[in-house]
Amino acid sequence: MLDGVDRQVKADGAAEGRTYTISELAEEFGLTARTIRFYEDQGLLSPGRDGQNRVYNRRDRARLKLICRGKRLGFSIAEIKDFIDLYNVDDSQTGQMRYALTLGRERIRSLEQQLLDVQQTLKELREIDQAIVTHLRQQGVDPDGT
Amino acid sequence: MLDGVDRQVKADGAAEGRTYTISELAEEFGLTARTIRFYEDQGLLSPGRDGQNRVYNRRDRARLKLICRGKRLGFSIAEIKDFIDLYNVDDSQTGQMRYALTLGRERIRSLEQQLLDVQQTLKELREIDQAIVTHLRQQGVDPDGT
DNA sequence: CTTTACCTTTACGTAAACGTCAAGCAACGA
DNA sequence: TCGTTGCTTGACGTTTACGTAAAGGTAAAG
Repeated sequence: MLDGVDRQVKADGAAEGRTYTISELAEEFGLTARTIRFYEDQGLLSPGRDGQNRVYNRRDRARLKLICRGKRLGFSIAEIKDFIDLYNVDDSQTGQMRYALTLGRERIRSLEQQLLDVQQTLKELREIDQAIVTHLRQQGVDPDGT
Repeated sequence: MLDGVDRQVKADGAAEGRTYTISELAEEFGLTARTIRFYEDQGLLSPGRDGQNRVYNRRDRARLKLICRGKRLGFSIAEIKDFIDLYNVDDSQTGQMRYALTLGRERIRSLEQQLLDVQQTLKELREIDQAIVTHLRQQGVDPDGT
């Protein structure tokens, strides 16, 4: 799991690399602390604790990154939860793996549709953009100026 | 606007091709009539009327199709409204056209990001799928059987 | 010791996007 | 004429995804 030399080992000897506070992650990902706690409530995160304070490690941070991407893709929190679980299938449980397989394939199909939608929409928007630029030029207006 | 011979011209002589009832469109796009009326409330549609009943033509239907695609892409109704307006820039209003230009370009940037997200996620999901398939095969299980 | 800066939990508020009645008009078949 | 079917307009309910206080713990700085 660990890649190369692991610096910044904390005094507790956990050897998990550097850690993050909730506001550091909030800042980094453009969220509020409230939002991150909410994701935890919903079972998307389970950071460690230092006393009563939450402590996030690299894995937590990677999860949060996945969550943000899921959000950008328009998935609900429940869907993102399922999604994250796909990354966490441990060996030795073939039953759950087969479930993950069908779930993942549904997700793949839906994303393939979304890919088509995005490409189609981008194509249309670029055509519109070109048409407007051309039209404005014909009017003697500089499309990109003030 | 009209492509080729236009059959099914209605008795009112509008020559707009065939029309649709609200429930026909609801059926076709997998929505409820309530939802379609809601979109109208929000200014996304403005169908004609036959007495008190709504009558949708081909343009209305095309708009609804755009709305559905926007929804699949995770856009809010307000965003979809702006988006549809991009398709409706009539000539002769350069001011609004320049606004449409910047708006459209923002939309393009956001969709380009989304394209990357989708591609990245698809890649990861396919890798996971392959890993699970391989693993199940090693266990002597047929991944696609029952 | 107090202020400042974060962190915490608990809990109520809210905007978006509809769902779900309720009550009623209009046309059509029996 | 009655009943059914489909459409209509309200109006209130619901879920999701947080926002926004309220009230308090803790640790370093002044």
